[in-house]
Amino acid sequence: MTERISDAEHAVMEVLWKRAPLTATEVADRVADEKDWSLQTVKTLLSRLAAKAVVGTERDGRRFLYSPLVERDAYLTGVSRNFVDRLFGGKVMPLVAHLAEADELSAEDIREIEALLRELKK
Amino acid sequence: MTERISDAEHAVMEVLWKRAPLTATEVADRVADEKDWSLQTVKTLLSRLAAKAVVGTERDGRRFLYSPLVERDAYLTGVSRNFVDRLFGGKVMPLVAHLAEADELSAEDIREIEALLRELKK
DNA sequence: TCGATTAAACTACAGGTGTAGTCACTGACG
DNA sequence: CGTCAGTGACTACACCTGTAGTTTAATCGA
Repeated sequence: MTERISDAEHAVMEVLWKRAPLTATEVADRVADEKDWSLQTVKTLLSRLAAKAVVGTERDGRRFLYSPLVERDAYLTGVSRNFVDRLFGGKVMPLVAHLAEADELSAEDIREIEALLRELKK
Repeated sequence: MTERISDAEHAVMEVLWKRAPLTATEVADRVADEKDWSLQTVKTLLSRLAAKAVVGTERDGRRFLYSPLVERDAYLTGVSRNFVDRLFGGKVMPLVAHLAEADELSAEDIREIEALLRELKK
């Protein structure tokens, strides 16, 4: 029962997944590359994530250090699963077929995926 | 700029994509297989979809007949694109890799996808 | 020691979402 | 003709989200 992470929260998580622990200010600085948010906004998002126990806090003097409690991999698996379930009846093939048909797959993409699948069969 | 369709709205759309036009009551009946919603809830969702011009209405005496104005395919392409962009940096390979690693792909799935890719290269 | 800085905590607020309830109208039925 | 069942319109309402502003408490530098 993974807690729901909103889009804005996700941007914060990406930062923490890259490097942790970080203070709120550090997170805000790094998030600033992507999003034009105020420090307060980032702090609010961190609090919400902490409330949901998606990030953990550790006191460091008068500040907090934030770290992810959920692994990126586990999170991605959860949302991917959910996505494929809801939109493609749980089957990955229709998703790939769909992207292919919509010309969203380059020849390069196709080669990469084939190589990956060959690996998997070993 | 496809209008945003929420989860609940999506369930209604699936019904209409399967068969249309339908009256609100017919939609509610079919949705009931999946979701335990009251007729009013379904009507609200239909109204919201109509307000967003995602479904069209056609008067039929004192009722409306609802039909999708957005094609399922176009919608799926949009959300898939968005999903892959946000979570996998726009590359499909990492998504497939991820599902594979998480053991979400059966040998059968892999065979199917390979066959599909072979087709695509022709 | 005292003011300036900085951090977290608390508060705000509009728009979207899930999930209905209620109202008013209209056509059908007895 | 009066009543009722079905229909769309309008209203409700709590919770989530995006995006902060304000308050308070601690700390650091002069």
